Amino acid sequence: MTAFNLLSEPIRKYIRDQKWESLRPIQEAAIQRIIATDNNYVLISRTASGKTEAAFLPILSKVNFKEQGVKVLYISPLIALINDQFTRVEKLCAYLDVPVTKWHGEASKGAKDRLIKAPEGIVLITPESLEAMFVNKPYNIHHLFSTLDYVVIDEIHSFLGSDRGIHLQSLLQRLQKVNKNTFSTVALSATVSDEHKYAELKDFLGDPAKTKVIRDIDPKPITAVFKYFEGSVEELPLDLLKDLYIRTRDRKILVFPNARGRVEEVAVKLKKLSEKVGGHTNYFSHHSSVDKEVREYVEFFAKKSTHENFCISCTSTLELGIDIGNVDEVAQIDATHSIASLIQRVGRSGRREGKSSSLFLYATNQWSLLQSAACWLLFKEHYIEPVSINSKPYDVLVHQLLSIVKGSSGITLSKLSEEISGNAAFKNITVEETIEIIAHLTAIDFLEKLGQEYIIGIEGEKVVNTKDFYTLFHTPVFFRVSSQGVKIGELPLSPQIRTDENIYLSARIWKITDIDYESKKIEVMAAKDGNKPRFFGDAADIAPKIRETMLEILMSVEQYDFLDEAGQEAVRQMRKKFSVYDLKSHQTDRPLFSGNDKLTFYSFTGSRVNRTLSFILKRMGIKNELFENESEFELEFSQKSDFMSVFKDVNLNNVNFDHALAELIETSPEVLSFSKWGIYLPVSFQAQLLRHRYFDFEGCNVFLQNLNFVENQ
DNA sequence: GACCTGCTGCGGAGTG
Repeated sequence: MTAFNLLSEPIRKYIRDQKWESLRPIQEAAIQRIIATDNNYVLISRTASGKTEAAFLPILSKVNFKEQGVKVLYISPLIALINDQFTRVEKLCAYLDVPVTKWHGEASKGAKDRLIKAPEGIVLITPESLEAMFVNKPYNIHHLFSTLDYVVIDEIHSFLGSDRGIHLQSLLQRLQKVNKNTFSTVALSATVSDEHKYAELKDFLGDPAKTKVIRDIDPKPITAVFKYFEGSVEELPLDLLKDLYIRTRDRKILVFPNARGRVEEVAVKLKKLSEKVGGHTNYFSHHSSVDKEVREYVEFFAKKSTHENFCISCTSTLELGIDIGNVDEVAQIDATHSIASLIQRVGRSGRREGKSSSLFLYATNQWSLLQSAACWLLFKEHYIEPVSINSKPYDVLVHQLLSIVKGSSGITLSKLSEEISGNAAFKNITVEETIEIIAHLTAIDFLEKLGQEYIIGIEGEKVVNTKDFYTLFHTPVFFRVSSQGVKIGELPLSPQIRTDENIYLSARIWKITDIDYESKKIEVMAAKDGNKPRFFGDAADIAPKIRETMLEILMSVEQYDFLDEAGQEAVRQMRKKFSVYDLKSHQTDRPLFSGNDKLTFYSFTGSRVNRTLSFILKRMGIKNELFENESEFELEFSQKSDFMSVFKDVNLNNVNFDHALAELIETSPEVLSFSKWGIYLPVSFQAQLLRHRYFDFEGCNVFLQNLNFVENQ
């Protein structure tokens, strides 16, 4: 039987009314399987290939909504995505008379109250709203979500390998526990590495044996053009902006300049160029520090512009599936930090069926060009970096312990540790470890033992009862920027923020007229000229494979026709620089340059291995400075022989890690800043957290074992 | 130089 005939009549009517000529391959496959089995499924296919329908058409055909209670729970990483999907799912559900309810921090309270009065249909929710319900209204979890047939997780790759993902995994396990029957899960994803046969994905859904992957790898025609304009970190080269302007003049285009300050620089300067020659003025910026309403307007403008051109300069805020309609082209300024990110960005253009995507890759320095070219080559090989899973998420455990205790009105130690040991998100954490952490939380008054039961302690109340409790991630404090009551965005307090200073924000130029340190507000007025704003952040980690490919490019003699003349020349220069080494293998051989009074070592490996290596070298008394963008170590040795005699003892077995890590935490506690909840752990567990999340000792060990220094000739 | 993500409950004012 064809997939279409397996669907219920109302759903078939919906499809006929949409005038779809056929079902997409991923939909065909998903319908056949979801209707016939109770397996969990992960649907992998590119953006705008009908994944949402691939999940909902069969689920809506199969589920009996006449029964009491909510039957389908859809979980999304973004509010904006919930709002988009709500419109689509509601239209579909109108054919079945099934109600759909949005449940997130900005959703209507009235609609939530109506659902509580009559729990039914489909609910769209964020992990944090689900967490809030577990903590504050645990009875509502039972009341609303104990009759689930299906859980749908959108954009699951955005959760994979992150603390937020482990959090969600834990919530799903807790949700399953209150359900009368086992619910099935359907997860949707655009980009996931298959290096470990999707083991991380299958684990995530809790039941690997019952979890199947359906993948549609329909390669999309895509052309790339590289353009090299050497420039400074401070400002983009004018020639680059002029070249980019020509791209934006008569197209709908997204530009990804990697950093918020640069996003503003691009938007403001392109708009100025356009104004000068009388071009369109639809230049926008879109990133986390642009006011939410302004961002929504930009998304709305892009979606409704069928004939009007526009240019949105943006960060990863426009990487995920928010519907902004069709875009003709994507421009990337300097290298992406991952292939996964490149795939998402490329997927933003030519979304219309049969239309090919175009990609413009600009680079402003040689190393960035090299990284960009490596990402492009790997992209063409369909490579995606594997996600790194934290097998010992002690910090998420702290958070979930507090959540469980708060959600119960007193819980015994055995019941509490049983909740954790039965939760697959914490399967690699032993009962003894859990009990030790509970004891520590009690010692620091986060928990309190009352008779046989644990409740939230005095210090614990302070964190559990704030709205900041529901997330696993930190949020920095920013000053809100507005002009005469109109909200524009927000900025971090930096030396740059002074009265009379002129800055870019939301693609416009402003003069700061007043700063209110008390209420954290900045008042501005329109101005004619200024500077890009400064934000502070961490650079994302680069995968070892990207760095290896960069070395492979340097060792090769191939002429890449995707590079422009300046790019060809830049690659020639870099190859010349590295031609003094007789490199034979990009996997093991690494250049060691001895010149003046220092040695330079190019490791060409991932950020976490570099970080670990730098740490180990320092522990063993080898002073070094790491330049991550070049994957380069400067070593304080003038003679290679001196260095080698010390280096031969560099071995992971020669370092007492527990001691070294504890000392690191004591001397520089800021290394733990990546973990919001890790600060409440005993020091020995914090050391473990560093070991598994911040460093990569296993990877570094393999790197050292294979390492073959090659000296310049 | 360096990404992103989300948010309860309650009180009080304003609106239909």
